[in-house]
Amino acid sequence: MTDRRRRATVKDVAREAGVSRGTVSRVLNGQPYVSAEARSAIEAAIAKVGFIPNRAARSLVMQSSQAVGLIVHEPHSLFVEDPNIASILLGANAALSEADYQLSCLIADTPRDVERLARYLSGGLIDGVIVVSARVGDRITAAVAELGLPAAFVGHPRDIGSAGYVAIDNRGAARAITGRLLQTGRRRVGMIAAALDRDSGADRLAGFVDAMGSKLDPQLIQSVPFYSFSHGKAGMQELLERAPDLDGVFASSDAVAAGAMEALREAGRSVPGDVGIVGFDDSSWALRCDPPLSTVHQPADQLGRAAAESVLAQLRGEPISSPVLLECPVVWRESA
Amino acid sequence: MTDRRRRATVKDVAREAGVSRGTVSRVLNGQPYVSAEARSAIEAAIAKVGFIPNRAARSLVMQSSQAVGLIVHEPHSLFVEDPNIASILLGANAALSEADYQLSCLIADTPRDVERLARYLSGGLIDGVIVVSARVGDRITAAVAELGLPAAFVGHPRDIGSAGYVAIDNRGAARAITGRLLQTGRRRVGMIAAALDRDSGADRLAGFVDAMGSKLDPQLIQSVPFYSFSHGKAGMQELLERAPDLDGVFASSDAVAAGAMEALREAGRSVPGDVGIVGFDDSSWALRCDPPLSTVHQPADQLGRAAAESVLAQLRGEPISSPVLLECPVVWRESA
DNA sequence: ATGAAAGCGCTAACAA
DNA sequence: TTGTTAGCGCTTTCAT
Repeated sequence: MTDRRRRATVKDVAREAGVSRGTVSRVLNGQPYVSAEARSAIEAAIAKVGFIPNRAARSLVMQSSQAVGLIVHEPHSLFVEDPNIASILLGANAALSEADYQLSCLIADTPRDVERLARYLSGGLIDGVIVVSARVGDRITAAVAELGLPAAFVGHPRDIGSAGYVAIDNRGAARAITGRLLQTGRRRVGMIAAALDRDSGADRLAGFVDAMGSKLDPQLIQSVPFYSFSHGKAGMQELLERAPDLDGVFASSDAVAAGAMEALREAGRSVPGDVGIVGFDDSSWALRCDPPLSTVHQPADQLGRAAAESVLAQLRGEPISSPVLLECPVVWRESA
Repeated sequence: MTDRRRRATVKDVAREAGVSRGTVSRVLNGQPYVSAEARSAIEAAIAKVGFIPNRAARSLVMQSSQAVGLIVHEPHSLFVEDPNIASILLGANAALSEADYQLSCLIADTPRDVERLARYLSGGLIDGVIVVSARVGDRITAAVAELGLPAAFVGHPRDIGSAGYVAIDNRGAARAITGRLLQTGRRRVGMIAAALDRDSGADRLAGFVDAMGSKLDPQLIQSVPFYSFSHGKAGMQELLERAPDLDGVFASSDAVAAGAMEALREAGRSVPGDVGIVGFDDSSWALRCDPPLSTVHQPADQLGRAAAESVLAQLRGEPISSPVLLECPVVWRESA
């Protein structure tokens, strides 16, 4: 324990102001029935003794902490690379801040983290949670459900039960951008599908299939495990080998698209001359590609905001709102 | 308040196990002097009633919460773009996790956030803090100091008082990479210096000046406000206008370097043929540049880890350790 | 409008 | 080894 000098308590304030602790508490919480004199005496006393309310004590009695957790459950590397997470965080923070809630971002990196986190969540120091990128069978998801903690998920794994979630319309957006790619006159269009174990990955593939309709050639779908540059590159190489006549590609993320463009360049194909390529995310990769990437814009901060608002509503006792599906506009640039 | 069913307390466990609350508390905290029978009865009871300790209550009596905050006080956009922050976070989390502390990442985006945060920190729900990218005159810094919270800063603004800090050796690294650039035979070497109001920015400039020695031409130093692509581009354009004969550039971050390379390309200069360029950070920008950027690698996760260890040591009652300065190796690639 | 007192769930000092 | 008891700092009836 550090040798911090003892902090003033309501008791000190009460003594200093010559009133009871109950009255002090009343002014602290902005409750009515406090005389003007008492109020000003107390305010003066608070300033004088440097009183700062102890939140642990308040949480204990109120059974609430005015804090909401945002759990990021990503494999190490993705967290570092994924620019959407920071935007989600910022969006959630903005909404919570307006409601005077504190956002606490909690990260689950190792199994040990997950266990500690599960205990932490049950400890009453967090009133609700936003869960980013949960996966099926997630221990955190189970803990949240078991605790009955107000929660909102960003993305929608299948087993989150009745919890609220907000997501982007991955399928619709994939359909839209594939459709536009087709309209540029491409005849042999393939897809590098990543992360099929995640709802986002599976839905993007579904949207692609929707858009291709009867023109779909399953040979032109290459699946890779993660949304990454290197998997994109490898996926493209596979695809080129199988279908040298391919003239269009939908990459399931910008990073994947960037990798694919590298493979294309190495194979001597020009973009968008020989092959048109589109991505997904509108992340910083998109503008750094050469030529700049046509892609789907993700309103990541809106996702964070919507998730926070869902939690806030539950905290107010409102029923869990129906899922929010956010639109993602297609951003047309030069890669297709 | 949500209609969560009442949670079991130590009292319920005690009743179920036929012992007193004191004994329950002892097994909860792994203390000695508990009979084997009592222990197993209690463990069974805990499982049976589904007891989960209330951390607010525990924090209240222990005056500690086993949680450490990591405060990110960055302007909005930088947080999204800066890959180092995520690495710092992960490094800090790893160290804290080993000591069974919960990391809570708190973000300060608006003045309102800052105020709420200052209150939150004083509330006793956080035992110590790691502060990332504090700036001079920072309200958060003042609050931390005033509270006497165990703290460690990442970076070293001038006014953090006696608090511990960990930082990279910006000056030494800047000197080293400028030196290597000079060794490639460049004669007219300039610098795009960013964020001179931050210690990192100022120190990188100082290192450049060190390395240039008498060859320094102040005309070849262009200062820009932020570490960003667009400022890098603008800075390079300025520089080219003032010194068309320039053949080497030290950009104070990879993002700045990427912007500078774009300006160079537009001006028809080849890299590294006409001008050699080096950056700083070894962020994802570096590999995406064409050609890949020679730069300085920042051990961001180590920074996080060291900061966490400093806080942990203070929590154990050890005196504040002397500042930690981490070495940054130069990564030599193809841009110079 | 205010004070007294009970109690949130837990730990720790003291008895036994 | 264990039970009892007194708080931790705050809010909230219930009287007054």
